Parts: sequence; structure tokens; C-alpha cells
Amino acid sequence: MAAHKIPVTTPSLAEGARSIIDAAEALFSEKGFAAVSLNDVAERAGVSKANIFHHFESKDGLYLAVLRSACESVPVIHDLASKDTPYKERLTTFIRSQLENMLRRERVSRLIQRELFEQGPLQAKQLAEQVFGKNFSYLVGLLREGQAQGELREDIDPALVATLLISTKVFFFETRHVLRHFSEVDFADEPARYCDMVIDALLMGIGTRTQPLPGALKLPRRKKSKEE
Amino acid sequence: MAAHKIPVTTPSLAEGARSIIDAAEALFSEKGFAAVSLNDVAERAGVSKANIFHHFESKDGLYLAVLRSACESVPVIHDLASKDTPYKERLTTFIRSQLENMLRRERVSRLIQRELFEQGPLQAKQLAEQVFGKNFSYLVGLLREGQAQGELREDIDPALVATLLISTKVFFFETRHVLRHFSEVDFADEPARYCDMVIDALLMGIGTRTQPLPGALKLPRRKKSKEE
DNA sequence: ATATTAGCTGACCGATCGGTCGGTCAATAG
DNA sequence: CTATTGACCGACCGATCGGTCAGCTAATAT
Repeated sequence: MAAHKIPVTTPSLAEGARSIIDAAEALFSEKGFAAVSLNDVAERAGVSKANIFHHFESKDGLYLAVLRSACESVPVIHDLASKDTPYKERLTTFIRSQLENMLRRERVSRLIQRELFEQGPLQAKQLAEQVFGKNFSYLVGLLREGQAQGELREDIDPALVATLLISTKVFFFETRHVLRHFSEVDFADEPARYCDMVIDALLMGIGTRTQPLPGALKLPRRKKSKEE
Repeated sequence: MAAHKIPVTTPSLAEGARSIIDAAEALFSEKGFAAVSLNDVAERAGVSKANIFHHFESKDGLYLAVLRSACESVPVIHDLASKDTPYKERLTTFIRSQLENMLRRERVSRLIQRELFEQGPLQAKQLAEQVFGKNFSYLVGLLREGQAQGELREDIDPALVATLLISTKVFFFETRHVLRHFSEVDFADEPARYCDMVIDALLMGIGTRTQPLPGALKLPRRKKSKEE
């Protein structure tokens, strides 16, 4: 009886403000900041435009709030498996779940991604960079661990591999609709398989084995060269 | 005497129109379509706003013209070396020159990239996809060649590797200013070295060699596993 | 010499932009 | 009961938006 019809006027974030943020998030992530008018937001949220200014001080303020909410909602990447899980599997699971998260929460991802690529109001950019950086650093750590366990080449920069993996993930997310049109591509709708293939190629290498030593770096391998 | 003071009223594309396209290209690539007003464009081009409508039928028309000019200006990727050049070198040169081109022509690149990521006025998107697709297909061909010559694993999808390489290149271009802030990254200002490292890692693989056969695919490699 | 055309402009248009203001309404506090 | 407060709204503001229009000028065609 005590808890069956609470009016709940202010459920932690006004409810009214939430509907505005939701609407704004959808619109901003679709069309970008400049292309969205506050009339659009108000209409979509089902409130008056004046109400937006009651909850947020300006359009920029609203955008910042939206981005803040988006960044908070990005799931923190957690260590996924025990140490004795095969390293390749750990890496695959990690990348896979990251890509899956991006695809599942497309609006948020696009929002952050755009902020990363374009130059926005500094404060917003810092938010996005923070999320991205956390992601990046964790992956670098995971790769270092792989090196320490002797499963990854020691002579390779973990930051490079992290960049490579993340770029692959982001690029897939951003261009899968374009890739779908290409006759050469058959993985545009299979993110999991895509991740598997990428990690497989990266771990094994795409080159046929001609030199056994993994330590050989940079020396210009020349084979079947007729010159000189 | 015959060719030293020609008035050249219409040097193939109006000159006036060119200055408008130049200004628009700069602004659109910086801030995106919606955030640029025709007043900005007119001011930057040093013409009246009405003059823009004399040369182009609308803001969308101007944007399309800008994008068209940008796409045309993208250098066609040409076969770079003779067949007996070491394959790794050919690949490296190719990716390097592509990234260098992107960096050198930043405005154009950003314009096309944005069109690829965001959804624009269909016609514009098709233009960008065409440029991207040409790029992509050529790279796939180059990789197939590598397979035929026996320098690349046969059991790997060339389209996957092409996606991986292009994503790497694009991602570097888009986020180098962000990467620069990361303590783990020391290659944010060295595109050429970055390309070398990526190709090295990709060709050799980042994993330590545990199974000699390049034909072995997908079987879950387990080493030092205590389970079971 | 005259008509036509292209390049270009300032003045102007209705619509929409981000933002303000005065006020209504319901809930809570005293 | 009244006072206060926060959520909410319609009406409105000046500025700017994309776009139009009448007209000027200089080159070309006839």
C-alpha cells in the first residue's frame, strides 16, 4: 500500500529532461549538431521549445548534457576471462564485444565518434577523448599482457596494434552500409565473423612464411629481385 | 605578343565560380554542410551572396559541385612498380602514398570521408562511394596479385585485408590529433613510419610462431593451457 | 549601332533560427 | 490558508537563414 502509486515527481533526473535528452540524442547522432534545430528536439520530445531552456541553458548546454549522458552510458570494458584462457580467444572476445556494443548502441557510438573526428566545443571533445582513451589504454594493456606471456611478438608496438584493432572496429561500424554495396565484401553484415577474420589475419600474418625468425624487423627483405 | 595579355574571360570554369568553390570547399570540409552559411562562403570568396546563386542553383547545388570537384581532384591510383619489385615494398609504397595524399589534400579528404560516414544527399554519397570503391577495388586487386605470386596466404580474404588497410589509413587521418595526446602513441606525427609498422605487423603477424603451416586456419591454437 | 548575354551586385523576402518573457499549474512547505 | 518553487507553455524577439529580383556593366554577336 505504501509503494503502489507513488507519483514520483522527480525520478532522479526530472523525466521531462530525460525525454528531451533522448530526443536530442537521437537527432544529434543522426544529423549532427548544426543540422538539428531546437524545434525538432522539442517536437520529438513532446514538449515546448521554451521547456528546453528551462532544463538546459542553451543549445550547446543541451548538446553537452547529451554527450555527457552518452559517455556515461558507454559500458566500461571489463576484464573478461581468466588468465589461462587462450590469448587469441581473449582478444577475440574483447574486440567482438566492443564492436557488438557499438552496433547495439548505435546512437551513442555515432555521437562519440563524430565528436572524435570533427572539432567540437573543446569540453565535448575532451569527454569523447576520455572514453576513447580509456578504451585504448585497456587494449594496450591487454596486448602488453600478451607479450609478457610470450604469445605476442616483443618487437611490436602494442599501441600500434591497438590503433589497428580499434580502427578496424570503428571503420566497420562507420562504413558497413557502404561496404555492403561492394561485390568483393561478404562480411558487411557479420560483425562477429569480421572480428574473427581480422584477429586471425593479424595474429598469423597474411604473408607466407619466408623467414622463420620473428625478430627480423625492418631489414628490406629482397627475394627474386633481379636488380643489382 | 599573341599570348601575353589575354583577358581570358572564361578560363574553362568562370574563375568567379572557382573562387566560390574554393571557399565553399574549405568551409564545408571544416564545419560540415549544415554549419556553413552562404554568407560565410560569399565573404570568404570575396563575392556577393547573390553571385553564388548566379553560378549555382542552390546551397545543395553548390555542395554537389564542391564534392564533384573534390572527387575529380583525387589522384587516380596508378600501378607503381614493376612486377619484380618485392611485394612488401609495393604494398608499403601504395599505402604510404595513399596516406600521404590524404594528408596533403586534407580538405578534399575530409569532405569525402564525411560524405562516406554521414548520410548526405544520395547523389553526393554516390560520388564519394565511387572514389572510395575505386580505391578499394584496386587494393583488392593488388592483394590478389600478391596471392597469385605466392607471397600472401591463399586462405585469407583480400577484401578483408583491403578493409583493414584502408581503415588503418583513414583512422590515422581522422584521429591523429587525438592520438597525439596519448602517451602510449609515438607515431602520431610519422605517417610513413606508421604505414611501415602496420604492414610489417600485418605481413609477419603479431603472434609468436607456434604453428609452422600457413594453411592452418581457424583451429583454436592452445598452448600452455592447463585446462582439460 | 544595337541586341544579347554573362558576371555580378545591393536591396529585399518569408521562414526559421536560438533564445526570452510573462504567466499557468500542481505540488510542497510554513 | 498562503507562499514558494519547479515544470511547463504560448507568444514573442532580433538575427540570420536560403533564396529572389531588378538592375548595372562589359564583352560578344549580328
